[in-house]
Amino acid sequence: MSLRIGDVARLVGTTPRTIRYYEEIGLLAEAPARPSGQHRLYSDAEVERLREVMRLKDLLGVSLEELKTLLSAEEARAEVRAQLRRDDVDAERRRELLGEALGHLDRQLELVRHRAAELAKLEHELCETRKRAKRKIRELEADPRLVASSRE
Amino acid sequence: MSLRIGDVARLVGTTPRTIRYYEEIGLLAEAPARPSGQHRLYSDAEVERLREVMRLKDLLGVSLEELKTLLSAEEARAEVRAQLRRDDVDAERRRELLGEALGHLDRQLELVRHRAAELAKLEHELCETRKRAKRKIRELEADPRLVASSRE
DNA sequence: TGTGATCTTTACGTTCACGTCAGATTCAAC
DNA sequence: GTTGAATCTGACGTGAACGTAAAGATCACA
Repeated sequence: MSLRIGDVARLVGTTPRTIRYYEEIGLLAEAPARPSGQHRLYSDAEVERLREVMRLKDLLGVSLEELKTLLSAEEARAEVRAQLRRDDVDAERRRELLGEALGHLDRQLELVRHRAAELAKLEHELCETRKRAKRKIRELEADPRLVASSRE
Repeated sequence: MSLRIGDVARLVGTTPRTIRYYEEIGLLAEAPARPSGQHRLYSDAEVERLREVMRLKDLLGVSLEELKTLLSAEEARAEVRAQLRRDDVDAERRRELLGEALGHLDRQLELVRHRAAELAKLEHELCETRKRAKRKIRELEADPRLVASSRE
């Protein structure tokens, strides 16, 4: 149920130092009740959060600072969930929070879609280049003397 | 026809320092005939090469060192083109060069495809989350008292 | 032939994202 | 309650990818 920092690091493929660093810069929340000196303990949810952080860092190629603001979408949604469990918040406030979360989501989506499109373009180009290379090899194997006839 | 380093930097959206740095680490070829002290001059092809470098760096998220080895595919192909223009190279050597280039291309393609797939997955997840958020907002606007009935 | 803008090399500085070390502390297990 | 492994805090170190400053040289143009 509760893992220590070394186990978490092994689980997600990183180091304790990195986890502490992420906490230091506010990318991971620090447990509010932990007295200085005591060992950190992590729930499964926190491990998942870390996995998500590392995944986004890798896929989006943004700085940890940008990533922090991007991930505020999740904080907003967490707050929404928390507020939905209480009855004393008005609908106006709820709409506000949801709208905010939606905005963050849209920013993430835009970033992801743009990169996905660029990558698709690159993949296409690479495939074309590859095709040409393969064709040339086939020509070579069919008849070495025909090589000069196909210009790139 | 020939641009200076400042113009090139403006064209591709970087700085002269970065261009010199890329040359320094061997990511961009240095003109062999330039005496020390004379200004660097760039052809359109070299500008394109720089654009490609920056594009791959951004999209693949690899270090400049990895990028250098990845880009050796282009060098290999350049060498093939050069050798194809001469007649004194045997078919064996040509096949060798083409095969090498093909290997590099395959490595690039694998990298690109993997990242593209990951990004697609992420995009899908974000879309789902977004849908849920929108639905909840619609519910709120239809009837604020129904809010608690839809759990995330 | 000047002259100002741009470029040259050299070298040290900076930011990010951690690595590494030290010395003390905590924890799990015996 | 002791011991050994893991963790804690704090601090300094490091590599990658450039930024920046200095002092002089080169280039485009009048």
